[in-house]
Amino acid sequence: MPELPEVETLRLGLSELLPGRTISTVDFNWPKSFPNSDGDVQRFLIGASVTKIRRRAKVLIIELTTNYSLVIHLKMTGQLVFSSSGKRFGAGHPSDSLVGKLPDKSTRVTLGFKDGSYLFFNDQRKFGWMRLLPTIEIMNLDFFKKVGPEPLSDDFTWQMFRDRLLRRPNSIVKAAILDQTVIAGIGNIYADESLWGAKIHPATRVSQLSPRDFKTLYKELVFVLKLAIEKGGSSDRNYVNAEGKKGSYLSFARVFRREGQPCPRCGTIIIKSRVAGRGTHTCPYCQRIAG
DNA sequence: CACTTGACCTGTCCGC
DNA sequence: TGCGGACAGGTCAAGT
Repeated sequence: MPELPEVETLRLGLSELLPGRTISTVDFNWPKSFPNSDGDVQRFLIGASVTKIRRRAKVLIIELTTNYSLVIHLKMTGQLVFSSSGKRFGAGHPSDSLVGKLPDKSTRVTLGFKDGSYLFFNDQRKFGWMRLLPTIEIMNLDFFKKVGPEPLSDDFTWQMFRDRLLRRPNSIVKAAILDQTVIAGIGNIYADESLWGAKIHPATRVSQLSPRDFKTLYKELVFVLKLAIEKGGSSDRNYVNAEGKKGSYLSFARVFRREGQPCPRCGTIIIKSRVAGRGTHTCPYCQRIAG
């Protein structure tokens, strides 16, 4: 699921909801979702208050007053949903929200706060994880040492994008932009959407891209990521925001999940194939392999 | 080195 | 209806 725009939407939502709240209970409904969830972890969590929510790539970081942080990766089906009114308080919540229906059978971790509110970590497929680390150690994790630049940061330029891609000249471009060490936060949806926008076939070798291709793909990536954040992300199946509601990017999507429909640019029927081991959506007319 | 496959899991959808 | 297989937003490790 969650790619950069979904995790960023969650960060924005949780930033309005969590800071200042103090953890009072912790339930590990599925211990494997919280590696090393032993008694010590609970002791380190209870009594800690949330100070700030950060994001790096697709990882969310909830900073606590104790100089520890919760580090969370939602992988394919993870959800973080806040409820101000406790558990399963169905009445009074909008029907399009998960709040009020939680916890449920895919709830893996439940954090309770002193004021009676809760944060539920749900994850149908159990690939996601949450763990507690000293805040100063987070950036020493292998993942953070290797991860590439944030595509929406001010100092990320098209030349930087080109140079990082060119480190893998023999890779196909879709695999290269999905590689988190090349650039942070891109996943299958926004890879397909930006490649369509740049009129580049996903299986094109990086070495075959023109200077103009790099520049256009860079612009399209930044464009779709910003648009997706405005739309509250994409809810293909499971994704919901901190209030348990779906994002609306997919109603604006040009190719993703639109196989069999006309290309918005030329009218050719969008096809779905497999590229870089992933389901891939393209316009066979607009996106032809160069070289 | 780069690519593919399999693993980690549950659930849904499609064809027979 | 039931059953088997393919597939789903992500990352790892291992094999070719």
